[in-house]
Amino acid sequence: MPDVKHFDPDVALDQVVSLFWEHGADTTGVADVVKATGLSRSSLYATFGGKGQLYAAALRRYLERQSRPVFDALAADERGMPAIAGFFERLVSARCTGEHARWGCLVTNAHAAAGRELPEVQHVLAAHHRALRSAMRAALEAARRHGHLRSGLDTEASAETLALLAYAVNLRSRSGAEAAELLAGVRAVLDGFTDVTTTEENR
Amino acid sequence: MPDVKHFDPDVALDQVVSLFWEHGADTTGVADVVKATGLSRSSLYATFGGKGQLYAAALRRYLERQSRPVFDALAADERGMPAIAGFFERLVSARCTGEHARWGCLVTNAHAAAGRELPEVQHVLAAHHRALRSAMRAALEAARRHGHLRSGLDTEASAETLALLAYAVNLRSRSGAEAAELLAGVRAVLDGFTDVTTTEENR
DNA sequence: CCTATCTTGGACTAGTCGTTCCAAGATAGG
DNA sequence: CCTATCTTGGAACGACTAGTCCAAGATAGG
Repeated sequence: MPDVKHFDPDVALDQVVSLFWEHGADTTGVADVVKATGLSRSSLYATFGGKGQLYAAALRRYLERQSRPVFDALAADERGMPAIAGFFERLVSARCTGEHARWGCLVTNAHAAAGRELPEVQHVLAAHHRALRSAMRAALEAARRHGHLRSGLDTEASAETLALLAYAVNLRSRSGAEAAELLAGVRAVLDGFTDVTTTEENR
Repeated sequence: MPDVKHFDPDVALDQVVSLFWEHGADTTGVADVVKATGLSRSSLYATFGGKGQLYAAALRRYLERQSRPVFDALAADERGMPAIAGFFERLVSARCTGEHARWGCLVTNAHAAAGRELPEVQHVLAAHHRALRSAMRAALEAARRHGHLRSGLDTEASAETLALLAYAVNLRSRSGAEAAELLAGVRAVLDGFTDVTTTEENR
């Protein structure tokens, strides 16, 4: 058997995700990737292909490692409205403070960036949206079972609303929006979705 | 008096706005600007300065010529909820069909693009957000005077919500989101804000 | 140990980036 | 018409871009 890779493609891809996530894919050059990963250009191109494929791979990785676990936890959370409120509180907190403060979301950022028309990228954006919205729908259905929801509320449309709201939090937080401002905007939506007769215990 | 400009800086800047708006500022080179405007590099740099200043000028121009008139009309509209619903219907329509379909919003796109940390750019983003939210607040206050609003609704927080929603529509539409999907998401929020006892006449 | 086969470092290419510069051209007051 | 002053076209700049290529190095089956 011939030579084998002298590095772990998995950890390299994680480093690339961080690079593209923080600084934007457009403004990150292959030279930056080489410096950050410690790989040579040869290994990089042999393993991932060109920059476009590397970007698509980073998007897929972000969706699976960053987004998916959170979406799955939300979808499995049976608490109803408190689960949704908790999701947004954690989201705002992660976007405004800590290690990834002001980085936004790699997938959200991809909506405005170049390469959004590439089939591979479009597929990830669509998959991300489906996963986010269906997690929201599941959480809303749990809320409905608890009687938390206003009567006549359209679950499908409301799930879309909450997904849109998450994108907006990701976007605005990247440009320095204050956490309190974002949380107030989220709270107003959740209040509008909540059954007025059983509001108290869900705050 | 010496020589005067052989072109109109105003129409040139409008052409630059279109370029940055459609294709993104990061991926649009000075060569593209030269080609689109017909100007020479000399005239461009003498009139607007470097690419960064040109981008900032384009952002300001977009805010004043594209956003501001719509925001002002919304703020002055006394109809209440129908005014807000109309704003979003026109927004979704403009983002998904017609001349600027799938272009998104230049200011919204700027949130994810490079140069968002430049003071001049940040100032435009902040001004845009203030203008959008205060127009939403004015429209909500009109809605309150008409008795359209749910009792206990926080006008300031709800204005922030509607602003966030507009950003999300701009962002998602750029990546091909369907108009019906976006409208449903908007409708769910407006329904949540509306007084249930006087819902019928506002649809 | 040998060798076929893959990986690696890094030089290299062709093109593009934003920016500068200057001679030639245009303008309008005197 | 003359000339001071600005504008304009376009050549040129160094730095950077994504991507290619090959000799040297590493690996593990035979």
